[in-house]
Amino acid sequence: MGRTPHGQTRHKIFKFVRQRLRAGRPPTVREVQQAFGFSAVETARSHLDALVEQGLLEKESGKARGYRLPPGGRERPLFLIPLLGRVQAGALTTAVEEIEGFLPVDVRGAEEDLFALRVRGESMVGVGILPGDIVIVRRQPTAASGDVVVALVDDEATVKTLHVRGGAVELVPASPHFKKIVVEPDALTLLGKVIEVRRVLEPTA
Amino acid sequence: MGRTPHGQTRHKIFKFVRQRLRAGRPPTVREVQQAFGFSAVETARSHLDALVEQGLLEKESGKARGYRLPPGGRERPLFLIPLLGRVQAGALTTAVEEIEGFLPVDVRGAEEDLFALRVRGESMVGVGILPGDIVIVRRQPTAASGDVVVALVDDEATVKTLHVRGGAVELVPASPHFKKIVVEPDALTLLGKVIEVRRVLEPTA
DNA sequence: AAATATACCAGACATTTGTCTGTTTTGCAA
DNA sequence: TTGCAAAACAGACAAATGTCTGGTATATTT
Repeated sequence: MGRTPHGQTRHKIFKFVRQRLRAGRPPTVREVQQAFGFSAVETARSHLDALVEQGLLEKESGKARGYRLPPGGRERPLFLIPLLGRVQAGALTTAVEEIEGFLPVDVRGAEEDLFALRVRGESMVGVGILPGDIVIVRRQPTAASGDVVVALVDDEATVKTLHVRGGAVELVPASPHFKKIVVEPDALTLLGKVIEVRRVLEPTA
Repeated sequence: MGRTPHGQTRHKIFKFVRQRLRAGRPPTVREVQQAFGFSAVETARSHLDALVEQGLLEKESGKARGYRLPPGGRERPLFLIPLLGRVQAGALTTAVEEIEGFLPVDVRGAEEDLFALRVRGESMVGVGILPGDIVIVRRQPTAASGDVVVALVDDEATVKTLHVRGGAVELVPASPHFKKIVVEPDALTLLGKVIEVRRVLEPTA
């Protein structure tokens, strides 16, 4: 077969392998061979080897599908957590609620402890949490004073700042149009702590 | 060795394999064997087979590292976009700027067109964009009136709302303590449009 | 308690996969 | 034009990997 100018095929191979790696489907050397129509496995292998020499790929020698992208923030574990449409009273289980979709979130703690909700009111605009924002919540039964939390009030999930005052617990809004809610600690149903807020200004295509 | 109750090990194996698959590192049967301390490869293989029967995994028979997650929304393409620490005047290229890290973002348009910046001032608190927030920006040389944009002003990146008035362009703050900036359209260096805002209330562990 | 189903073990073997050696051909620089 | 480097070919072999058969032990159900 004809020869390509120096480096051209290699660059194409890099893009092919990168795409496969990002898709979570590491290729074998023979799959690279076939993808590019080479007669010899060794052609593919030597290109891959050169990419390793160039530092564009790393490899686990002798292991099947052993090439990978170098660590550099381009390959990292992620959680996909559910965006819940509606939270019912009672124990939170993702099997029960209505799942609108999933959000990619950096790994932290246990995936099953994370969920997301849409903010529905204006009670927290004072701290930059607007209606329509998405809050990412970690399930926990308690939280610290000052934490932004999601709690159940009248069977409705609400986002507020938690204040612990003496024997009582307050769910404090960040807007003058809303009143704080005082709850007995053992009557409080705390769904979790807000760990991230996201606002999408332009929907995904 | 002792036996676990029915389904318990299998569930753990599913979680292990899923985590590996999401990390783009499909395991071999022997890697599953080792991870769980089985003496026999067949133990791992039969659990994996059962997971396939249950529809929790799929597999390419006879292929190394052939197990994969079923298509179904739990596996989705994502972009990892750079969080830039500082933007210099001149053409934006990620090779030049200081990259602080990467953010996972749902696929939209071309990955190279997306970047993230930290908000540094309080000029946009009126619309819920606080200092320390991260804005995700799509590079574009123009934007519509009303869009939240990132522009270069005095060689400094700034987040403002774009207003187009007659022959002039205004960068409008959302706080009474800041003045709007009027720019000639051809003197405006628009870096892009803000498409998402994120606030991390609790850092990743 | 007995029967059944499931978890786990052991070993062997076929196939896939990586890798090496040796060679030819073509692009590029001197 | 010549020499060198890189692209590509060919073949063989070792090791990794998947898979199958046969078996024991424990959890669960009847």
